[in-house]
Amino acid sequence: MAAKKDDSGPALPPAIESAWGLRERPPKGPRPGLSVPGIVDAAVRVADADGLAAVSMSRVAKELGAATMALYRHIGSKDDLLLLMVDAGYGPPPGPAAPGDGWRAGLTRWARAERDVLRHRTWLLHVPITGPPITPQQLGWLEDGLRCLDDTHLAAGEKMSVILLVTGYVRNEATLTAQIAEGSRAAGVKPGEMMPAYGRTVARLIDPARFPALHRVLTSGVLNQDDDPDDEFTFGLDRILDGIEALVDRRAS
Amino acid sequence: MAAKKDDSGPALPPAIESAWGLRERPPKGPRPGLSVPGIVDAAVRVADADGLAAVSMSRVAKELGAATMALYRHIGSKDDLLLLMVDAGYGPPPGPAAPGDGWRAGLTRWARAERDVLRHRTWLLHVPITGPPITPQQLGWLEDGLRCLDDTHLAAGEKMSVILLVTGYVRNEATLTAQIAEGSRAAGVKPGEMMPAYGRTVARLIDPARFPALHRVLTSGVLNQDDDPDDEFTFGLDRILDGIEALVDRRAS
DNA sequence: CTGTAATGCGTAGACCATACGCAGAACTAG
DNA sequence: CTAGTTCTGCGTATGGTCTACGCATTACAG
Repeated sequence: MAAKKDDSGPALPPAIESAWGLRERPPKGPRPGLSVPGIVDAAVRVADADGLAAVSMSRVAKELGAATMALYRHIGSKDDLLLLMVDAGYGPPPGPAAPGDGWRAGLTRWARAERDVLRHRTWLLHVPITGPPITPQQLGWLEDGLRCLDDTHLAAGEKMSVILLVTGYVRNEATLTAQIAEGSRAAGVKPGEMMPAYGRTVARLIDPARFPALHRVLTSGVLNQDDDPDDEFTFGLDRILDGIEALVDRRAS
Repeated sequence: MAAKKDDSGPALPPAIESAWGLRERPPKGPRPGLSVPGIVDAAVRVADADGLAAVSMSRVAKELGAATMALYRHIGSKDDLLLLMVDAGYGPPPGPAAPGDGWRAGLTRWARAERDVLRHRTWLLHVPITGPPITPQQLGWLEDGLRCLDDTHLAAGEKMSVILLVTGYVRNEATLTAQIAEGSRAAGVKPGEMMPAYGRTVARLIDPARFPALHRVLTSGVLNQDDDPDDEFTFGLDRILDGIEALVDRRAS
């Protein structure tokens, strides 16, 4: 009701406010033994160790030596906790590229940085995204990506679309490779044996007359050779950057 | 144990077998009142009506006038049901493109077809994907995509990567637009007012000195004009296809 | 010292998936 | 026609989830 230091417009969710450090604790009552960053850290620790499915309110509370319901004094809901976990899980953005590098080298570095994070924190891919980025680190990553395009003559909307395109690709690629790794672990197969086994299964299921193109790909044996996942990543990224480069060149005139 | 008509290799999951119609019912016992396709249809109906979160075993059973546990006679687990729901939800693939059309027109048509499906069945985006495509319709979509590249001189692995690239983009784009629509509905805002409100929120949070590139984009007002989501989709798709075209041309020599 | 406000936590409710076992139905063998 | 077999459908029960609500305790302000 009262006008504070910040004429807050349309009621920011409490979880976002705490992420930006905008919450002032009233100087009353007992000092809180738990803190929002502490809870988020504990949740991230659980996810790192046992995956996102292991992150329950009771498990996080146990990690902190607290009772389950104690957490709800600090965060509004589990969804809020997940939002903050994503922010903390991504960590700080990779920072701006060297001034001499062009936009392409910069975006490549940026994309690889995100891929590296997602490779070590595959649970980030399993968090259901509920909206556009709004937490500090997320916007920091966005900022660093946009900066790579500073020297181009793309329109503002085009820059945004390009960043969305690249980050979408990175997430997608990371999801696929994580699935392969997870599937091979679940099936007890060596990682290199996963795709060949998949190819054999599909080959047994499909009728070559009804799936001729797929059958050709399978018999070509591409799935049998286990190529470096890094090459796969680079291939797709280069295709996307080629497409962006065509646009950048057109706008350069 | 016994060698049947099909020397099945590494034990196909039962859910996959029923999707391919490989399950023969023993001619004993009472005729089943429930069937796997019937259960899947009911689950899809629930998801269409009330979203994926409403799909619980009891809700699906209620839809069929059956008891909850009756479902488990036909499907092994809820995950199996989800797998079959995805297959049914995608529906038949769009079919091969006209022979005269080039690969680019074909892939565009293919991508738009997937986007149309995902627009009407946003719950498909919320099903956690657990592995590479292995159900009939899914492989049908893959087949149709690969056929678009028949006339190119890409290597088999490259064709596969290209298809993965495009379908990944479509899913990503559909996820983002669905989030905006869902968010505006949840917040009670008009769909056209969603992105401007988001822009205002971010502008209030960030410090222009620390987020200069982001601040420039926000003040440019790109978020205020509500552009056709179709244009956004086409923009990204054209960038990707431009990148692929560069590769196709290089391989054509 | 007293009042007040915020914290931590216990209880309990409403869901969820699913393991297990039993009654009965439908078909086959004699 | 009868008996046996086998599969279906369902009821019960277990252990898990998130979270609404209320109570006792603590620590600061006056």
